[in-house]
Amino acid sequence: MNIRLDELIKRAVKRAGDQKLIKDIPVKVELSVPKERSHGHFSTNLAMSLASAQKMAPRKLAQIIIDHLVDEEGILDRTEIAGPGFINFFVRPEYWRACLLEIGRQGKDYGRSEIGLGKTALVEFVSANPTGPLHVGHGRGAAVGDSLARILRKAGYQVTTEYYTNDAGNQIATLGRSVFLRYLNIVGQDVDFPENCYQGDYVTEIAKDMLDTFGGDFADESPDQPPDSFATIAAKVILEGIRDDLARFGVAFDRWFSEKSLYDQGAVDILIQDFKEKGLVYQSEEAWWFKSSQFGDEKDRVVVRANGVTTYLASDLAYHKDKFERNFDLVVDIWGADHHGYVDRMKAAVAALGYQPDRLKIILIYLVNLLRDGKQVSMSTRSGEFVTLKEVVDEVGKDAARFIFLSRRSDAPLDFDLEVAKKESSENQVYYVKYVHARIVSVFNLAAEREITVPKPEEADLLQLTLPEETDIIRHLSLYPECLEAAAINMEPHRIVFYLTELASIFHHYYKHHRFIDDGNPGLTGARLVLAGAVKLVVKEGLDLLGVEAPDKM
RNA sequence: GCGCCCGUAGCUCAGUUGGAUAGAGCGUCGGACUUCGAAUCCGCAGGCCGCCCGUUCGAGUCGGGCCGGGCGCACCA
Repeated sequence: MNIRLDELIKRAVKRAGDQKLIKDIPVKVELSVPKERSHGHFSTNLAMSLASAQKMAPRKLAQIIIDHLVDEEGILDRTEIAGPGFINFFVRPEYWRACLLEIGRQGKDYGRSEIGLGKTALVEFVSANPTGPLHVGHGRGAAVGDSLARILRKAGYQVTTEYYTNDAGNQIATLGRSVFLRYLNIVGQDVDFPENCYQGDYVTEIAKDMLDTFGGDFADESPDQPPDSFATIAAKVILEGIRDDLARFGVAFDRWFSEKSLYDQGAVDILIQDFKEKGLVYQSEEAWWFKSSQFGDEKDRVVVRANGVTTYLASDLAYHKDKFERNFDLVVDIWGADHHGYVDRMKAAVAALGYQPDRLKIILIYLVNLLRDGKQVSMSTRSGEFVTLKEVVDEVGKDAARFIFLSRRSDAPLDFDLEVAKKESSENQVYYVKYVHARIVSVFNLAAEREITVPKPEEADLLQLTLPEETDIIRHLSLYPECLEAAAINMEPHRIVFYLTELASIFHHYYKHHRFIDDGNPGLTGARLVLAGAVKLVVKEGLDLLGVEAPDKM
């Protein structure tokens, strides 16, 4: 929404260039919001950043730019050169009015951008093995992935979300064995339960289900030969549980992509054959190695083991080949940070497949430190002692969980205190933001009781909004589109969390000091209700991008 | 040992891609409800931005080197 101001500046630079006062080179105008009111509503460091290229003193350059500003729309009140060469802009009330009109005009589309217009994106996330329920760490990945998908959609991309199920390979076999051994235990066989099997209680639960289904049909089988059906059924049951947990968390996938299907359709074999023909793999010590080091990886990687069995990488290569063949302009993988050693080899794979590695964006999600009252909750997957996503969501609610998961950059560990997450106080920022929405709805309700209708923005006398607290709000609202763009480009949902928290802070401050409804002044009341409506819209839409509800009442 | 990530207020974290006097929340302390919701607001205190060099008009931000923490380094996934 600063577009007009930044266009104004660009045109001034162009004009000065035309007159040979400065070199005619394209510029990117960065507008910032000064911390100090005396530094104007907006500010740019353009003259300083251009100074060296233009071989001119920043302040002199700033003066030239100012001299060539043509403010046809009458937006500018005044400009000044400050400090080492900042240009500060003071805008007129008409500018703020235009901002509110724009928000009113665009409604829910306010903030939508065109950076992804005409492009498709695939966001793959969670993709936890169906060998046990999702834990909190998966929750963070789910929140980030889901929010990112929403953000990219807002940025114009046509987005598909996908969950890759590792329903083939060792871990599933181990799952089948784990369930089978528990089953044998229940039916009376005295068998050991090895450490490398899945220890969680859910395994025993599934074993009981198996008993219900099959009775004692397998009671006399050898523990070394788990029937295939144990693995398949167990994986299916667990996957259904995962799906339910995600649904409760507000996350739904467009597609569930099965690793097994890649094998069943021969995609893995075809890929390996293809790589053999292209000389991208070679045989050494009876195994087949992918020449990933030729594409930036630190060493080559095995795709077919000496025993003839393919590795996980082999199917992942086939999977990514499939992704790119589906012609996505942008392919986003969201992984747990413990897989970060895998990034180079996946990039190498994309390059080997003949695609630009840049089209694959890998986001690493660092671990979640679960706390209760500031003390760490011990977790260990192996021992089966872990807090599941479901338990967290049941305890603190979907919205608090999502908001907290998104409140920090992904590439750093996150502290998640269950007790804090439950508190409905300012310690817990999610309610601080939600409260804005509830408060505004409450104001609208009161207005309705008094038979005051919220005017359309173009029918309100918005020039009455002259308080600094009011222009602070509008200015922050005007920055929303930039925030969304930055969140989309950098793929950082946490930016929206901070944006909304800041908006909430500005709003609550205003709310405390001024009243929306002034019975003696319908014009001002109308203008303020329009302002409130704009805040309400942005809060609701912003929270929606996080997957958090904006309540009418709390 | 090598690679990736992170070191900013007592705690948890932002920092608009290199700009003005480094910000917010929590916590501590002190204030504000007869007016649209006090789940809120106002104020005080709190800093060698891990350390040292370098790059330039200018560095929390970029480069190099240390120190500290996390995570990886499989013919597991």
